[in-house]
Amino acid sequence: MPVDMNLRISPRTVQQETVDKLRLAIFSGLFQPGSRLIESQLCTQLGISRPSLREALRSLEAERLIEIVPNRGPSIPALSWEVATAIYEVRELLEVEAAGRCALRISAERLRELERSLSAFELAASSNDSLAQVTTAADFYSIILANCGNPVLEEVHRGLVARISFFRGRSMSLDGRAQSSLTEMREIYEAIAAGDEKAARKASRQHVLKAKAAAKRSMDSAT
Amino acid sequence: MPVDMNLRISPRTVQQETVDKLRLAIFSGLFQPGSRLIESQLCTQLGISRPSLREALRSLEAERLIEIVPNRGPSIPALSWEVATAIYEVRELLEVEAAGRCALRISAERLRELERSLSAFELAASSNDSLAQVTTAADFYSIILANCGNPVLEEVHRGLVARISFFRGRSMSLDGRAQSSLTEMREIYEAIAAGDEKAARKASRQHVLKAKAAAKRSMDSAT
DNA sequence: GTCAAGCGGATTGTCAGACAATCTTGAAAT
DNA sequence: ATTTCAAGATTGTCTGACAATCCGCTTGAC
Repeated sequence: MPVDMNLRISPRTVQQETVDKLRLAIFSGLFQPGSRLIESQLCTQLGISRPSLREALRSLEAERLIEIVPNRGPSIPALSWEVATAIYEVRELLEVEAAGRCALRISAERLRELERSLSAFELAASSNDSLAQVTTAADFYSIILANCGNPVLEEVHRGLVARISFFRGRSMSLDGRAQSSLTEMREIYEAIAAGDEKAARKASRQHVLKAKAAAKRSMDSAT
Repeated sequence: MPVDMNLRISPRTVQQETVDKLRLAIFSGLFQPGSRLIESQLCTQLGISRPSLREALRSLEAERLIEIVPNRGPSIPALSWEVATAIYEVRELLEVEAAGRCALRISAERLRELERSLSAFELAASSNDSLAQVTTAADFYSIILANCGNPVLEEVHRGLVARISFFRGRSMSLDGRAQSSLTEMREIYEAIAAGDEKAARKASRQHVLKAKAAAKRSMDSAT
């Protein structure tokens, strides 16, 4: 009997790889908000055909990472502060709930994982690598969302966070934001570790509110 | 000066129409859960080309209305009760929040609209037209979500409700469900009309919980 | 000089056809 | 009954094409 029974890696299609590449490109801010994406350019850059690219673009459109206007084609939407506020509000709703549930149900093993990710963020926070800060912080939330016992909550949250990725790099590099973020996240961790639902909810709410405020500051200070 | 200035209807593309048609077909239960969708068949039935169809399918995949497995193609996902529960829980979170906000901020004009939609549901509830019941009830929620002041909340909610459309027809035709639904909705309406946030939240939560219970009953009674 | 009309290039929307890779099904063999 | 294998069906992807639409620029009228 083969060793890798049932572990078959589902073959990665061109479209999936393309979606991942483009998503990453968008996250890393490679495209300016408002700028148009030219299909033929992307095709040659990615080395794929137009139908494949267009399928990938439709996926990204449904995720709201790009906009496609008929006869104008795809572009990076400019995120207004109004919409960003709306996203932060829903994110608060979801993340607070997830933290509360997590406090009640996380396993010891996963809790250690959460602790490790907090340490990773601590390390990143003391450096000046804002990319590392963003990714380690994202890992921390991911673990909480993955252990709240509701996969839909997790999925919706991931979609929302993706849409405000634009801000996260900027606000993390604000003066002292990484350090205060660390304090807030540690509070969340402590509450979850203690199995204190109410405290976890409170700390989580506080964290999202401060993240929102930081995002606003970073937006105002930018042009 | 032309009369219709600025009212330009953005041209509907084949892909948009296809997405709408397929979405409607899925809502109306035309496809059995678990059944596969054959691209070539759909192309001839819809009278479109395969690239256009595949773009539409990618959009629906991102909405989680269909699944696309590499080398197996698109199919209607079988909604497990586990996932359905998760959806109802998040829906509760969102809908309660929306009802509460709506109570605080809805305009008099929109309130009358809400009242009219309640009347429409009342009429449908006394009939046996379960399709009319579902659509009028959906209108009622839509108005609440559209007036909660958070477009993202509305958007996410719509996506979730779409995924459980499968249940809504079934549970509405349960014995007495339409009537008790009417009572619950009337309570929500009264609370919003009175501007009572707390009551609106409570009534809304009650309503979602009962809808979930009804869905579970309808699922158990089915095979 | 300013503004409108119109022209041309660029880009998208959509289609047709093709072919290899993969899955599924059913028959054959043990 | 179970396994093996081959034929058919289906998907993943590409190439090439063409009409419709949009955008910028020139041109011409006032």
